[in-house]
Amino acid sequence: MDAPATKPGPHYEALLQLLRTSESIWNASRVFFGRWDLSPSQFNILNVLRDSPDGVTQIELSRQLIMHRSNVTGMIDRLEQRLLVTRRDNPDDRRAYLVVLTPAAHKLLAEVLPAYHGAAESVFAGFSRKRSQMMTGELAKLEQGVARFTETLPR
Amino acid sequence: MDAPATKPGPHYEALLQLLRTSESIWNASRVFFGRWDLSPSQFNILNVLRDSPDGVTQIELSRQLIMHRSNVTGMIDRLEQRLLVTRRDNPDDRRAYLVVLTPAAHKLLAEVLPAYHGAAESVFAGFSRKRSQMMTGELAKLEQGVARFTETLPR
DNA sequence: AACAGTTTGTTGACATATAGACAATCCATT
DNA sequence: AATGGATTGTCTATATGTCAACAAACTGTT
Repeated sequence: MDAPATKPGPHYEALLQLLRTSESIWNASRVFFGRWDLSPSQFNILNVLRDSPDGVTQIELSRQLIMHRSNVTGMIDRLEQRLLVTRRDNPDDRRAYLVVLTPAAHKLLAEVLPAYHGAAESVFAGFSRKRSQMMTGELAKLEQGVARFTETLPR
Repeated sequence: MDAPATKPGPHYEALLQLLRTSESIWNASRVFFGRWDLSPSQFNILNVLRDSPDGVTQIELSRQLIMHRSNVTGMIDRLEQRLLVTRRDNPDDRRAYLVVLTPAAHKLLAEVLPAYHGAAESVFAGFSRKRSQMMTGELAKLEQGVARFTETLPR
């Protein structure tokens, strides 16, 4: 018997395809960043810090990277051990640090970033700039849809 | 002087937006599946097993869900403890198990799946069916681009 | 100033993920 | 049948992620 339960439909298909695609990107990026002994998550942190020479608090990092506070602690611990970031005291708030990149990290990023941008170009071979812009817009709209849906979720 | 390094460009933007969107979907799904005390990864496993009444080997699961063998071991361990799956001996290969859903899992999925499909519809509110289909196509093409790129990666 | 409520970072417990090493088993060729 | 190479699942070590609880520090109100 095995009843058909429900018909998925094209929206559902798109959702699954999106998750599949992003996972394959993530996996590819793990291999890619491995050349510099970086994980994708580590790169993301460095990439955010790069735009903020004055430093960023850990809670702000957790917001921008959509991860829990407690995860940032460990990530920064390991990056600090590798001398890629420094925890600087925050004169305005003695609870919080200001995390900044070390010169070594700047040097590393100067090497990694162009390669990353180049990789993005290569992956999008066959897509026009306009098509990519369209896609960005659709995905942003979808993200809003997700946020709206999340609101409706109990608690 | 903080050189501009490289220009990101619309392809790079689209890549980042894709990762952001999929992460927000994943996080929303964690809350969503939490209603049934399931993690998204656990649901994915049950969902694959649902289509295979004869059972699936763990290596096959790892291939379909794009995760390492060793991760499947623990996932199945916990699902087995919760009486949602069973490791059945494989008469054709004494190395491998055939993992099958328990009746309890079938019952659970009968409840979860329609809700999940409904959630997908809700998230895609404002997207026409055709637009979703277009998106699926674009994402699939992008996934191929990623696969092509992965080939070029050293080791 | 004192209080209550919030925020920040850390910790501990745990789930999820990879990689490498290992034993058991399978498979192909001889 | 025997051998050698590949495959399957497990184990250990480690990274990444969540959540709840906690101390320290901040905030606003009185």
